[in-house]
Amino acid sequence: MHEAYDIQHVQEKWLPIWDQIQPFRSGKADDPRPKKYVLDMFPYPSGDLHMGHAEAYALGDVIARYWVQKGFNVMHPIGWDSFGLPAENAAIKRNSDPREWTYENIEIQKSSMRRFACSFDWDRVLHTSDPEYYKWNQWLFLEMYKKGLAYRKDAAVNWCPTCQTVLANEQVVAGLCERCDSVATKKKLNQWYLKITDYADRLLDDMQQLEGQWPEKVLMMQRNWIGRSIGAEVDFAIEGRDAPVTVYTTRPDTLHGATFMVVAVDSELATELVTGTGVESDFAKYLESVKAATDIDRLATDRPKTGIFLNRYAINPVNGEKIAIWASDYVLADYGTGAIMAVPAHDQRDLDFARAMKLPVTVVVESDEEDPNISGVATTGDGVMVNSGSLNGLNKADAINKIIEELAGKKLGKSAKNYRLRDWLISRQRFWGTPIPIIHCPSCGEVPVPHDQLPVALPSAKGLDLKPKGTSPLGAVEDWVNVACPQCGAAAKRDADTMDTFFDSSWYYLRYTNPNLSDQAFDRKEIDKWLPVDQYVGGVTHAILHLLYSRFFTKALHDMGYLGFTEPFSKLLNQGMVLMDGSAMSKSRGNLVKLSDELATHGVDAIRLSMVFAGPPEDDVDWADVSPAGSLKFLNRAWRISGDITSPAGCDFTKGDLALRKVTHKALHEISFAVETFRFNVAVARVMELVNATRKAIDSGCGAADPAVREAAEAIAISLSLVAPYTAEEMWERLGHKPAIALAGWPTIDPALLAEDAVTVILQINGKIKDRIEVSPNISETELEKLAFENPEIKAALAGAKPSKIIVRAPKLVNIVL
RNA sequence: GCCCCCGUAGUCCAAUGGCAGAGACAGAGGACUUAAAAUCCUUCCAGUGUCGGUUCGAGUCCGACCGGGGGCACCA
Repeated sequence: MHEAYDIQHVQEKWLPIWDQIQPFRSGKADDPRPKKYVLDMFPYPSGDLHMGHAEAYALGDVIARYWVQKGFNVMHPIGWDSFGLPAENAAIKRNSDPREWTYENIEIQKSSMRRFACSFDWDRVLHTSDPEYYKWNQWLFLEMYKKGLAYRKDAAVNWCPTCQTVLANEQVVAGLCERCDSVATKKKLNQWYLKITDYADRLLDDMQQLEGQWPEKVLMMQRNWIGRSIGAEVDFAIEGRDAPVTVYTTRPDTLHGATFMVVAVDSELATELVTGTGVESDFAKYLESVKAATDIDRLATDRPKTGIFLNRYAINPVNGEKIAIWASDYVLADYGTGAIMAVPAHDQRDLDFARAMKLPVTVVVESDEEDPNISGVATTGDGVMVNSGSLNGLNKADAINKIIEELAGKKLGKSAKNYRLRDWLISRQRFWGTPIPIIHCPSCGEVPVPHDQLPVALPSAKGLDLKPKGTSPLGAVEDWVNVACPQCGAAAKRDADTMDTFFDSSWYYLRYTNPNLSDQAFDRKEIDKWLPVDQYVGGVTHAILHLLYSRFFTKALHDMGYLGFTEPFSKLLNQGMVLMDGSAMSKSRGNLVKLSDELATHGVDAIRLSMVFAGPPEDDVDWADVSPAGSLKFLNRAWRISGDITSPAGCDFTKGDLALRKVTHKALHEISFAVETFRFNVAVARVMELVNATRKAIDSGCGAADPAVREAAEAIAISLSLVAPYTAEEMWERLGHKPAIALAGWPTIDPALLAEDAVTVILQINGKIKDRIEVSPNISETELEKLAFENPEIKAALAGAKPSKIIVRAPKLVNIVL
C-alpha cells in the first residue's frame, strides 16, 4: 500500500504553529524588505464563505505568497464590508439588532479564512460598521461638504418600492433594483449627492495610467459608463420669450436640417413653455401618462414615439426658419440641456418622431444611402453638406469645426461636452449604515456636526421598528434625532438618512495602513509608504460601481492634499465566477456546491489547487469540469517525493545530476514568469512536470540520494507553498526544515542551468518540415545555413534546384524557399 | 442599435508569427494484488468555427461572416 497523508490531521497540525510564527505580518517598523500591497476585495459578512470566496482568496493568496517568497514586505489585509441591507433584513426577521447577525457572521468567516490558510495580516483587520471606522466616513463626508463635493438637491430619484429606499443610478439594472429585482420607480425627493461628475474627465483620462495594468474589459466598461460625448451647444431664439433655449447636439454640422425642437416633457422648461399656450391640459395629461410608465416600459426598444406640440415656435439660428417646439419623453430632462434640435434626416429617433407627427424632413448631408424620406432610415454617416449655406460641400468634420466657429462668432453657440455619468446619490432611508453627520436647524439650515462630536453613532436597534416604510428608522429615535443646533443652540434634528455602503468601501484600502488610528482617518506617512495598492484582486461585478467610486475618492482626497497619488489600484485582476453545470450556483437552481463539504472531502489544499488550476484566473470555473480528487492525487504524489529524499538538508546541490538540475531551474524560471503574468494554471502545470521528472529521476534515474533530487523536491515544496500551503509545509518538514515554508524564499535561479546544451533546429523547404537537427544554441547563422545544405534530406529534396530565398533563424529554423 | 472579448482533442485548457499538445480530467489496456482500492506504466482521440488576405511561414496579425459571452442603450 502506498502511503497517503491525512489531510485533516495535517491541517490541524500546522494552524497553531502558523498562528505562532505569523509569517504574514507586515507591520514591523524596521522591516528592510521592499513593500508590496496586495489587496483582496473585502467580503460582505452574509453567512459562511462560499465557493466564490474560495476562488478569489486562493488566487489572491498565490500573488501575496509569491511576493513574500520573492523577498517583499507584503501587506495583505482583510476586513469586512459590514454595513448593508441583508443584516437589517435578518434583524427584522429575528427581531434583533443587525449588529448581532453581522458580527456573528464575521467570526464565522474569520475562522473559515484561517482554516483556508489565507495569508492575511491579522493585525490589520477592519469592519466598516465599527464606529471607529465610520467616524471617518463622516469626517470624509464633511470634508467633501466643505469643498462643495457633497450637496443636497431635489430630484426625481430611483426608488425601490420593496427595499423602500432610493437607489443610485448604478444600482438600477435594466429598470430593476439590483438587490431584489423589483421594478424601480421614480420619486421626487431631497437627497444627498456626491459631485462625481466634477471628475468625469479625469476619471476618463487617467485611465491611460491603467492601460495594460487593468483588464481592458473593465476600462471599457468605465468608459461606457462615464459616456463622454463631444458636441456643441446652440442657442435658439423662442417666439414670445426673452431668453433663448440652448440645445446640446453632437452634430452641429446638421443645424440647417433642424426642422423642429423637442424638450423633455418632465423638464421645468417644458412646463414653462406650455404656460399660456392653451394646450396646458393636454400637456398635463401627457405628462401624467409618461410619469405612470416605468423604466421597463421606457426601455422597450421599439416603443412608438409619443409627444405633444406645445403651440410655440423657435427660430433656427442659421436660416431664420420658424420651427415647432414639441415635448416628448424621448428627450431626457437630466441630460444636456433637456432640449434638442431635431434633425430627422440624420438621427433615427428624430426621424421616427417626425414620421409619427408628420413633421418635415430636410436632408443636409448627401450620401450614397437612400433618402430618409423614402427609406425611413436616417443617414448618420459622413457625406457632403448640402442645403447648408456656408457649409455646402464640406465633409462632417470640417463642417462641425466651421459651424462652431461661426456660431461662436455670433455668440449663438460653443463647443460643449456631456456625460452619461450622473452625480452619485448617497442617501439611504435605512438603519444599518453610516449616519449622515448633518443637523437640520430651522434657522441655520444645514449644519455640519462639529468634528469633536464625531462619530454620530448609530443608536441601538432595540425596540426600533426597522421595517421599510420609506423614511429612515432613525427618524423615530426621539433622543437620537432631536439635538440642539451646534451653531445657535435651537432645537434641531439630525439628518436621519444613512450613507450608501459604497461610500464605506470607497476608501477602506487607505485605512488598512493603520486600522486602529483614532485621531485621523489615516496617517500620511503610512499612506506614502504603502499606497497605491500594487495588486487588487476581485470580481468583475465591481467593474463599474466600486472601482469608479474608489477612483473618484482617491482623486478628491488627492485634491484636498491628503494623498500624493491619483489612482488607488495600480494593477487589477478580475477573477471569474464559480459555476456549476454552466450557471451561477444558487439554492433555487439546485446546483449549489457547499464549500464546507468540498473542504471536508478533499481538504483545503486540493480545493485551492483545483481553483487555481482550473484555467486562467479571469475565466469562470465550472466546478463540474474540475477534479478536486485529481488535485489531491497530485498533492499526494508531490508529498511522497519529500519522503523519498535520502540526502541531508543543506547538501551541495552543485554536485547533483546536471540534467535534473536543469529541469528544476527551468521550471522555477517558468513558474515565476507564469505567476507574474497571472497564468497560475500554467504555473501549476510546470510544477506537475517537475514532479513527474523528479519521480522519474528517483525511480529510474540518478536516484533518491542525488542532491539534485533534493533540490527538485525543495523547489516543488516552495512552488506549492503558493497554492497548497499545508502540503508544502508538511513536505518542508519531511525535507528536514523548520517552518514556515512561506518564508523559505524563492530559490535563486542559476542562469547557466537555463542554457540548453543542444537545441533542435527545424529544416524546412517552402515552410514544410523536412528534417530536424541538433545544434549548439550558440550556432551562427552562416554555420547553420551550411549545416542545412549539408543535410541529406534537404539535399534530396532540393535535387539541385536553386533556392530563391533562404531564411535562417538561429538556433530555431532554416527555411529554404524555391 | 453602438462598443468589447472569446471560438484549439470527449472535457478543462497550453503553445515571444517558427515541430499544434505542456498539464490535467474522462476513456482504454497493462503491472502489482487472492481480489479490490491505492500506486505505477502505456495508450486512443483533434489540426485550431468558416472564408479570404498579409507573410518564407498564421492557432497567433488583418478583413468579412457564423457561433457564444459581456458592457451601454431614446444620452441627441
